[in-house]
Amino acid sequence: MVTKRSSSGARTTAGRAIPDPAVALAIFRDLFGAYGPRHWWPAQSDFEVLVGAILTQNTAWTNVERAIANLRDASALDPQSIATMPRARLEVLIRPSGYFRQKAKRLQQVVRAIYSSAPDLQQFLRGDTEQVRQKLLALPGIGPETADSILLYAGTHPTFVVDAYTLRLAQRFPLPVGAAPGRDDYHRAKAYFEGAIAADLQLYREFHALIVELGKGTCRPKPKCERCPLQQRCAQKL
DNA sequence: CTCCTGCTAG
DNA sequence: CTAGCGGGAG
Repeated sequence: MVTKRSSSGARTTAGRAIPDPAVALAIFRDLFGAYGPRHWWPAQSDFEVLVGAILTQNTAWTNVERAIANLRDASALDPQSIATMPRARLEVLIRPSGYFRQKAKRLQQVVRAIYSSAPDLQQFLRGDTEQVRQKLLALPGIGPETADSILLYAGTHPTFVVDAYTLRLAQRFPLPVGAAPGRDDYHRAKAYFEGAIAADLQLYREFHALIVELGKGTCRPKPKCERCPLQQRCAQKL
């Protein structure tokens, strides 16, 4: 049996090459040990996950919370209200989440499309993961990350979510997902993690949440390596 | 000033 | 490929 050695594979002190997939698992263990279970996604319903997934695009979560609180306070955090309320009113309610004109329009389009083709969100999300993913990607304003977030947290599809934090982590480590930022980085990173870690709903949910925790406070654009739980393993080590 | 759990139109 | 979207926090 031949052991393949990757150029980016880490090594033990004995000099044996660690297969790249093992790195992903080690990252998970270290993050889980440091941060514990995150219990993501913070939402009270699958519909709230859907709304949050759209509102949080390139937006800090604290701002999304304000927008969702506004919707809840207005008793408008439901498909019927979102779909039928005047566009201008929705814009006012979700304004704190930014991009409010785009997001108000897309939110209504998405909710109308989903609930006109299915009786509820769970029905819409039922079926083969890849096929449901394509249905989501066909909706306006829903790209790869948003689609995967909805599949994983609103649905029960064990699909790996890649976000800006994941790509930053992958580049700093480095993981074999493509050196420079590029167009299909998303799919390469997704394929790497899904190949490294057997599909498991709770594990995938936790992993993404842990990466977000790392990315928000520690693995930032200007990294704070001194407080990073992965610093022994990472190539960055500033 | 930069950054935030992106996506789309041009 | 880039520009545009946008308010809130540090």
